[in-house]
Amino acid sequence: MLSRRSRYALRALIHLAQREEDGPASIAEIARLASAPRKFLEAILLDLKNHNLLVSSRGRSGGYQLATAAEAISFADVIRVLDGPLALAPCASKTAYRPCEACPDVATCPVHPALVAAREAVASVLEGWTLARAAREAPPFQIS
Amino acid sequence: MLSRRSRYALRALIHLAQREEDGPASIAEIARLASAPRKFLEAILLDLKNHNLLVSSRGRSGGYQLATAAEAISFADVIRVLDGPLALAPCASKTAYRPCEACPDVATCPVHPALVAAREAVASVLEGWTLARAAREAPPFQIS
DNA sequence: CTTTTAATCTATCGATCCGATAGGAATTAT
DNA sequence: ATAATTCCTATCGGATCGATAGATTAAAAG
Repeated sequence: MLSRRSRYALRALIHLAQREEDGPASIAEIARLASAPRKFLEAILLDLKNHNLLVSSRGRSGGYQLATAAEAISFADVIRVLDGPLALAPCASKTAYRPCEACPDVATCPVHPALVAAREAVASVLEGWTLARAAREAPPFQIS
Repeated sequence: MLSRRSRYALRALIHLAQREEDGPASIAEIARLASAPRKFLEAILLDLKNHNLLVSSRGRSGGYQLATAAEAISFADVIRVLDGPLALAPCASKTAYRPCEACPDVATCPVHPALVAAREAVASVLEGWTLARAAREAPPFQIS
């Protein structure tokens, strides 16, 4: 399951993608649009900034913007920052491979091949799904 | 990420699949083969039994056996019992659909379509991956 | 240079889940 | 009866999660 952090983040970033080139948006504004708790989203956005998905400017008329084109940011990028690897186990992760704790031997583990296949399946979807696409396909204004 | 419960369970079930028709195997034996903590695995196997993936017999020479043919039990079945739905969000689950908490409207949620696609991708792998297949492809004896 | 608006940082909180263990009760073959 | 086994309940420490509070720093506007 995706954490609430990731879901808030995705909603927030999609809104930012929809208003690309309109200048920075404040946390308060983003929180309203993404229907996320202000203070909680604050921490999430900061995290995304520290992982170079967002850029910020401080002070009056400051706020957050996408760090790169919305075409270049995938759902996988976002989820990896907030929830870690997509894989079902460390031994099946491409971006954060580790042998599983308490696994006698990865090479002969009868579970491993299935986990690798599952990872590839989900990664092929989420790495190809960009913020731009989601922004394009979503109704431009969420009344909420 | 998969819980340790699920990983232990899969390993255990695969071992049971490899010795189908050899009569019940005791928890102690299964724990040894799956390199899982005895008492912990006990609870897991019980859970699998209560969800009709295993059958048990008590008393001397009792133990656990697969409830059905190993061909008929998929990784998805096991994971759903122990870790819940495969989907990344309740709103994307086929077996346990719920609208996400705090989601204003599923119908217009810009995240939802990606989650559905991801669920389908991972389900198509794990629902097709049976214990029998894993047992067949794995080395028959794990020396551990 | 003061005020206002914003991001940033740190700390904390309760709830829940996770991995694991302990101990006894029930059941069955010998 | 006894030994071997599943079954049941309770508990534990630790981690994670969602969320909030409050103080600090930066920048723009007046």
